[in-house]
Amino acid sequence: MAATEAVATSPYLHLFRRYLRQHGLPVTQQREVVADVVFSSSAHLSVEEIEAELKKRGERIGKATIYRTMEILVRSGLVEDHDFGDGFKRYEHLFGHQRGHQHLVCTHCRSVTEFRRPEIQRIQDEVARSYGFLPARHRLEVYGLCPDCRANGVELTYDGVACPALTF
Amino acid sequence: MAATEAVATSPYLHLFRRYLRQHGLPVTQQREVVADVVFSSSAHLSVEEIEAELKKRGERIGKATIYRTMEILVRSGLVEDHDFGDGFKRYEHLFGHQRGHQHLVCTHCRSVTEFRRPEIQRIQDEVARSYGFLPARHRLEVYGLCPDCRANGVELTYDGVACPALTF
DNA sequence: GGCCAATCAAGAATCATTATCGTTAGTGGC
DNA sequence: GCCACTAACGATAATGATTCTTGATTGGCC
Repeated sequence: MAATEAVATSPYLHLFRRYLRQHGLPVTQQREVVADVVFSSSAHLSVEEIEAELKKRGERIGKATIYRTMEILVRSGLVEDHDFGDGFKRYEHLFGHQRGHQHLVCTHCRSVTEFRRPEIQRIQDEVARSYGFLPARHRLEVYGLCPDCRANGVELTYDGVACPALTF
Repeated sequence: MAATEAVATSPYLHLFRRYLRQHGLPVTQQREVVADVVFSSSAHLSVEEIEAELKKRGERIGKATIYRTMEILVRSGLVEDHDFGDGFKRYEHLFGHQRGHQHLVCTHCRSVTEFRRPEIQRIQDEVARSYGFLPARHRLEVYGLCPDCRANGVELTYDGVACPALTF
């Protein structure tokens, strides 16, 4: 194994290492490599995509280890998981992203775009207060068609009941 | 089978029947009963809960049929599905609920409360326009502790990195 | 009332995710 | 820096939600 393998690529890895140490968890090579893959991408990665990237790097890491590492990363607060309705989770690290950003999801090509509207935080707090909730976090997703798909002539279809009488 | 079984309980069932007919889909007893269970509840039901309610009514309907019927109901626009992070979907009919309502989810007891903030719709439209998206729908969930759990002394815990230096 | 296509129930199959288990590798103490 | 201990690793089996397959059944239409 090439002595000091170039594993420490991401400048954020040390935060993860510190988290592991402070929680009495071993800092293993596998955890570092998986975290580095996630920290090095600005996409919303699925476990399958993480696995593919690891393979591309020549790493042979079991899928269970990827899942276990993602669990720790999410718990650490360095990474967030999302379910955009694909049937599996996607992960994104929170560096270089603003706290409290939200997502636009294209229902056709499944691309994800981020946006930020600071008033959402205020709305969360107001709503929570009026219901006696103690808010921890929120999640706003807007589904629709991205500019590319629109340009390609894709259209939104609605197949449901047309019921103008009911204003639900 | 008691001749004209009391299946037509829900006043909304006829909309579903019409949807089925207009789309050339047979109106089967199973579909009616499943739809009636969903229309008769104001909760956010899981497939398992629907199955239990059917059993309570003495109906013996296969789980696959429930899934297929829910798929049609969602496509019809009469029912919405949600993933509140339980690992399975929940369904709610849209009658008696305002269009565009959102959810408060208790992370401890998993209860769900609805709220409505009309400005979310406006935010969706503004954000979509500024990104060239064609918006179809959105989803806002606020996670936290409900009043009951708070009263019972449950507390929010954060186990992640404490990193005041980084303003992400 | 009867034909035909579509649905049904039951269970097998699938897909993402989690648990198991024997092996391997960090860690903390010396 | 070496050792023993504990926890993580990889491979694979298991799980749980959902979907597919099959032969039997039923709604829709004439």
